[in-house]
Amino acid sequence: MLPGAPKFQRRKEDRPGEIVRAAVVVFSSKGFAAARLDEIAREAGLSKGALYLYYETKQDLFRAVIKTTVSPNLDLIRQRLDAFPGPFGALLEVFVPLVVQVMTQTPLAAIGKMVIAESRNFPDLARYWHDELVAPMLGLLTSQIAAAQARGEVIGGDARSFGFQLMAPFLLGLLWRETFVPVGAQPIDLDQLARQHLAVLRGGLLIGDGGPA
Amino acid sequence: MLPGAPKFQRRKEDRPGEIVRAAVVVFSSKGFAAARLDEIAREAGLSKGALYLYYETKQDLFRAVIKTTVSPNLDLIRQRLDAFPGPFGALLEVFVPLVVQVMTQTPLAAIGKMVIAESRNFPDLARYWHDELVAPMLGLLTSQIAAAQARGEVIGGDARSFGFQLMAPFLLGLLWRETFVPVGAQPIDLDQLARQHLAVLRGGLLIGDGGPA
DNA sequence: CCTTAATAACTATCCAGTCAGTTATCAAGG
DNA sequence: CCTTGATAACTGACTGGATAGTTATTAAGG
Repeated sequence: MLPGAPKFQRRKEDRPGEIVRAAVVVFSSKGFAAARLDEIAREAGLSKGALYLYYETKQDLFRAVIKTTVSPNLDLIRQRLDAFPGPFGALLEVFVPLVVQVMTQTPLAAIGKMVIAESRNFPDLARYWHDELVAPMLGLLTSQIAAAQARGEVIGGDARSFGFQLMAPFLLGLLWRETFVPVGAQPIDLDQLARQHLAVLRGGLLIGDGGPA
Repeated sequence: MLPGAPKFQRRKEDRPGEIVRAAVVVFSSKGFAAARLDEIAREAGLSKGALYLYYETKQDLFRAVIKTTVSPNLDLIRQRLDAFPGPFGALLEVFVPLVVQVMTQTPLAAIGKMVIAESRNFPDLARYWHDELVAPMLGLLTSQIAAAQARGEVIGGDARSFGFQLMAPFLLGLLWRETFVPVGAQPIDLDQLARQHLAVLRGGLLIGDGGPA
């Protein structure tokens, strides 16, 4: 440090955002329990004590991380899905690549893995994740599927289960990447998985287009 | 305690099994990091110190838990899958219910969730789980699918990706049950999910039987 | 009695959260 | 402009609690 240089600067406005960004980095790479507040503070260029000026507890900070990670992505997907005009087959062609993009381009997957990992120790966080992200997404999907069934575009069966089936390969991809690839597993080509998933859905879920009569 | 009754008994032979059984219970309900050795010892009817006569560390004990949980189930599935005589469609009809059974009747799912959860903190355990259970299973599945493709029973595409697709809904079911149901989510009917999964696979993955020409 | 399974009290360590003190910043007065 | 005093953002050493792993001691059992 240069002599005369100030030891720190007061930047009350910028701190919360910087802290959350640092927390995303550390939480993503360590998980909630193993993330050290000292490390987050260092990453944010602050002392640990200063963290507590902006967030009351570690959980509180994690909640803020989830909020800033979830909201924009949820809004993006909801926007595209909510009042989709075309037939369900066309929606699939849009929706699947969109999910791939969110999974590969945003910290959502890493944070999601962590929520799953820490759900026993911190059920509040899992509940928040479920209520704010998973349940709304699934509801949206379910109602779109039910509508498509009513229009005769999708085979009969429980719409919610079909929603799960639709999402399942992406969840597996997430877990594979976050859990097994780091210990030496061969990576999954998520684009290819999505392409083949679409092919199977076209043939087995949709009616017409070469699927079941 | 009755006067004259011994304070403890020496049962060197039985202890390891009893300790592992107790560890399954506690690890399953708490996760690895949050499981207290004192609690496992109490559950096993021992003092904590005695644990260390049989297992060197907490991780060592967990490794033993994984071993005893994985091996019998892996053998069961391998037995049925390995040299299945019939066509791939028939194999699916056997394999899917078998997976459902293992998922609902054994501690494999709970332990698996934990391995996923703790993979960052204990990569050794994730590696063991991958090498001993996941990779062999996936390999078996992949080779069966590739053979079926060669026989013209399954549509073209990467066999490994199809293997992932096949397993994905079960993984999702596992995670849903272990992560979100405890915080209030509506449970999944795994039997129904499996039934619909089979229906979609019949239509979209298999060739013939109403699927694509 | 003598070996050793088992106990129970102990140590060593780690870290979330606290707090007393420090210093950047700025406004008002000289 | 250059103090100077008030404010509050910030620091960093500390505490309290938790628990994996150790060890001195006891007693089961042949």
